[in-house]
Amino acid sequence: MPELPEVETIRRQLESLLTGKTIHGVSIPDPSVTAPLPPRAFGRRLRGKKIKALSRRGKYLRLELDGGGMLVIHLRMTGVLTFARKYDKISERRHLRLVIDFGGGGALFFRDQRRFGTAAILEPEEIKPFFDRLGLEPLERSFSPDILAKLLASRKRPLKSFLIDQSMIAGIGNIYADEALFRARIHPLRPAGSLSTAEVRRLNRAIKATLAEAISLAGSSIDTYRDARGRRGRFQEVFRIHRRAGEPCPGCGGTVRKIKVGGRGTYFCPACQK
DNA sequence: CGTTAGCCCTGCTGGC
DNA sequence: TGCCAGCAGGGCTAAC
Repeated sequence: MPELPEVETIRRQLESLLTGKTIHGVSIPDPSVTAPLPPRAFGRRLRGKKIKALSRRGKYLRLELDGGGMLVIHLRMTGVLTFARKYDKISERRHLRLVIDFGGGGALFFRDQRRFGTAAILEPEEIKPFFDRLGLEPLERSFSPDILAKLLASRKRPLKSFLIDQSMIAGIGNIYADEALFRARIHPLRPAGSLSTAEVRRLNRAIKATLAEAISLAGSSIDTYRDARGRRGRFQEVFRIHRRAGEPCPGCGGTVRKIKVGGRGTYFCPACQK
């Protein structure tokens, strides 16, 4: 499931490939990806636009266009975004939803098995309101223990639910919430507002360290995730806790447990996480 | 306002 | 071996 580390990996890989290129053509095999905008209108608004820069906000990949608009892509559960220089090198048409063609400069292919992924075009005035709904960027310096403490204060919901709420912190999903909580040695069911100052500091550091390590390993490929070159990530090879139910905890040797929190499968060590 | 349940969707898994 | 209900979950909306 593409979360912040996966989207950031793709952003870094695509940056040099797409920046400065002009969109030549748009093909939309599955109109649900651009809905509610009809495919024709979507293509018309993109053709001729130049990619000025690639940025990321939470789990959104943002292609900044000349003229001030923006193409915003969200991969949701099973979205895969790859770049190929030669159109015909892509023989895999399975689950293909959207192709953005840069003429002789290659093409961007958006595939999505479960069809939750989206691509939207934002006008300049729509950009700020759209992203203002999102919470803090966890890898920015401004994401400090103090800021996190203020955000957690007086909230009663389970920490796990808090961490995956995109309006609080943007970019953390199910995998990295579990891994960060294990690293911080805090139980996923603890009420968000119940953490001590020391625990908030640990959680802050754990979030940053977990995300940074995952980016350094090109993200996690459990099932469908691939980077922009079509390669698997490697962070799943060093999962400490996620998807390890029944296995020994890497910290104490006890047994990793799985519970449901807010409808999400949640993995933790009852001995290490208090 | 804070929080949660249900929905979207398709492919895989597990039980019989 | 074959079948199919159930599960997976990010983000949105409705509802409490």
